[in-house]
Amino acid sequence: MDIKLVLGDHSSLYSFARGESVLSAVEKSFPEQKRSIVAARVEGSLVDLTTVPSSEGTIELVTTGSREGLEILRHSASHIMAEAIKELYPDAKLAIGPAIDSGFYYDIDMARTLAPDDLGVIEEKMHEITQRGEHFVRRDVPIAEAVQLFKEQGDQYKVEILSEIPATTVSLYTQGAFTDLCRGPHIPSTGYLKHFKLLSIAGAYWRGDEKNKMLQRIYGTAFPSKEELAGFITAREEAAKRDHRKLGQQLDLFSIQEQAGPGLVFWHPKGAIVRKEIEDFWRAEHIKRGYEFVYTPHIANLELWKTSGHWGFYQQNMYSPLQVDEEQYMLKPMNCPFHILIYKSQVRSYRDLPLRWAELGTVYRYEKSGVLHGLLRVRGFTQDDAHLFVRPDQLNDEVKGVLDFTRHMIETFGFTKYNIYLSTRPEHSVGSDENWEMATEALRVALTEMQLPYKIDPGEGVFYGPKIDVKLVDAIGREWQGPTVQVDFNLPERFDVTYIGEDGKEHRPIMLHRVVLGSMERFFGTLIEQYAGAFPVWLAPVQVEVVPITDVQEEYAARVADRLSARGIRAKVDTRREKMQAKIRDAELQKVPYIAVVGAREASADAVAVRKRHEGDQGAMQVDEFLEKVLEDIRTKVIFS
RNA sequence: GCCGACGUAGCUCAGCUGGUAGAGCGGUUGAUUUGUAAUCAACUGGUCACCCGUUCAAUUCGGGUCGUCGGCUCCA
Repeated sequence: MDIKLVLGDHSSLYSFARGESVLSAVEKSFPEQKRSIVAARVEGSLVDLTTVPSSEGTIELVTTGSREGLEILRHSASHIMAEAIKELYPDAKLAIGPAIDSGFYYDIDMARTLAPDDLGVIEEKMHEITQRGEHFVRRDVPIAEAVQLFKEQGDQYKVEILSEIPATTVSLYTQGAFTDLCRGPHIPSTGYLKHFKLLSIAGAYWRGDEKNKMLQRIYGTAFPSKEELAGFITAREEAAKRDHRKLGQQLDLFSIQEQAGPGLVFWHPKGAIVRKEIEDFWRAEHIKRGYEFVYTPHIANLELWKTSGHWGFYQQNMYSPLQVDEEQYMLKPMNCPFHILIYKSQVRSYRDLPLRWAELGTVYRYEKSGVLHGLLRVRGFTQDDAHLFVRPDQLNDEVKGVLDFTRHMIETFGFTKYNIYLSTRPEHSVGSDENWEMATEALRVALTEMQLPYKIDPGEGVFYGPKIDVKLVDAIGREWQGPTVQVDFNLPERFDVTYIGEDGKEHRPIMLHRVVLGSMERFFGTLIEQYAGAFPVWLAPVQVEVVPITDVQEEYAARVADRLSARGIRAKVDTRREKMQAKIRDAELQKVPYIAVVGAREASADAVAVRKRHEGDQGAMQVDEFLEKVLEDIRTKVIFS
C-alpha cells in the first residue's frame, strides 16, 4: 500500500506493509527527524504515530516545531507528570491536565499539600519515567467500561467528566502502569520528552467554580530543545524586569501603601507628571473629536443607584453606604448616572445629538483581596470615561469614531500587544432582540470597516448591551481589559432619557459608554511594561539630566537647564559631589532619555555633550540645536528605547 | 473570598537546629575636581508586619490578624 508521507516541504512515497504503523515508516523515511515527529494528520484529523493506515493517501507528519506538535508534546508531559504524581502519592486523584499557551498543568486532589520543594521530587520522578521509555498506548472502550475503571481507581473527577460526554466510546491512554482518559494524540513514548520544567503550584477550583473544591494545580512547561527551554526561562526573567510594580518602585513612580489600604494608589511626583502628560494629550484629542468635558461628584444618594440598577446588579462591587443626615450615600463605582443627570437637566432636541461628554472620573469598586494586582487591578481608579447620547441613525458613525479614537491612542502610545473582542448577548440581559441585533451589528460593522482584527466573545456582553473590548497584554502575557465601547439601552430606559425628534415627539437616545485608555492606573501600568520604564521623551518624568563634570561648570549647567525649562522641557542638574560616571550611571538607571554632559569645553562653546539613553555619547552640540531636537522629540512623541 | 508561598534598615538581601540582628546600596558629613554606566572615608539607620501563646529566653516554634506574590474566580 503506497502512502505519501509529508513532512514540511519534504515528502516521501512509502510502501506500507500489512499492519505497519506510521511510526515505523517515519523511522525509515525520516530517520534524522524522527524524535521531533510526534503525530500525524490523516484526512484532517490528528492521530497517533502508532496508527496503522487502512487506505492509501497522504499523511502529513506533525513535528514539535508546529503549534499542534508542541501542544501534543506538552499534553504528553502533563500525563507524565500525572504518572509521576500517582507513583509518589498513590492517593492523588486527577482532575484535568491540558496543554496551555506557555506549557501545561494538571489539577490534582490529594491529602498532602504540595510545597515548592516537591516540584523537584516530581521532576526527578518524571525524568525516571522518560528514561523508561514507556509507550503511550491508546485504547477505545465503551464509556461504561471507562466509568468502571475510574470508579475502581477512585478517580471521581474522571467519572464526573465521563458522565457528561455524550459519545458511546471514549479513548484511554496508558503509559506504564498509568491510564488516563484522553482524546489524544500523544507522543509515541515517554522517551520523547526531554526538556521540561515544573514551574509553580497554585490553587484552582474544580471546573473553575468557587463553589467547588479547591484543587492543587501544578504548572510546568516543555520544549523540543534545551535551548528553547532555556530561552523560555530567560524570557520569564526578562519579563519580570519589566514588571510595572518593580519599575514603579525603582523609578519612584507610584506606591501602594499598607497603612492606607490595599488597592489604593499613590502617584509619586514622577508618576504624576507622566499621568499629567497623558491627560493633557487625552483632553486635546477629545476637543479635536467634538467632545465636551464634565465634572461630577464622588458620592451620591443611594436612591440614584437604585434607579440606575447598580444597587441591584452591582452591589457586591460597591462600598457600604455613608450616612449623611437622614440619607444614605454611596461612593460611586461608575460615572454614568451622573452624566445622565446632566443630560436630563434640560430638554434635548434631536439637533443636539450626538452629545459626547467626557470625564476623568474617579470611581471606587470593591475587589476581592486576592485579585488585586499592582496598578492593573485596584480598588480606586480614574476612568477616562465618556458617555455618548446618540440617535439610532448615528450609532454606526459614533461607534466608528470611538474605535478610530481608540486606535489613535494605542498607536500614539506604541502599544503592540493587544487583542480585540466583540462580546455578544449574555444569558441574562435586558432589551429587545431587535435592539441587540442592531447594536451588535453596529459594533461588528465598525470593526470590519476599520479593518481591526477581532475575536467574538460569545455571551460575554454586559446585561445592558453588547461591547467591544481591547485587552492590553502585560509583560508576562496576561490580558487586561483596557479600552472598551459598550452600547446601552438600559440606562436611558431606567432614567427615562429622551430627546424631542423632528416629529415633535419624545424619542429614546442610545447611550454609548466608552473609555479609550481604560483607567489611568491600569493604562499607566501596562504603559510602564510596554516601555520597560523607558518612556518616550514627551512622557519621561525627567527629559534631560544635565551633568556638570566638575563643580566649576555648575553655574553653566544651571543656565543650560534654565534655558531648557523656559521652553517647557523637564530638565534637572545633577549637583551631587559625584564623578560624572556615577551621575551618568544613575541617569541611565533612571532611564532619562537625554543626558547633557557639560565640561569646560562645552561651557566655553555654548554647547552640551549629548548622551542618548541606551545609545551613549552622541557628541557635542550647540545648546539651541539640542533644545530644538528635544522639542521635536516631544512634539512628534517619538518612541525610542 | 479560596489554595499555597512569603513579610528582617528607605531599597536589595544574609541571619544553621530559639540566647533581643548583619552586608551592600541609599542618606548625612568630610576629603577628592574628575570627559561618558559606581572615588574614598566616617557616621546614620531596625518594636525583625501586627497581636496572642509556648519557653528562663522568640526574628527563629505554634495560633490568629494584616499585607505582598503566584494561581482560581471576576472586572477598567
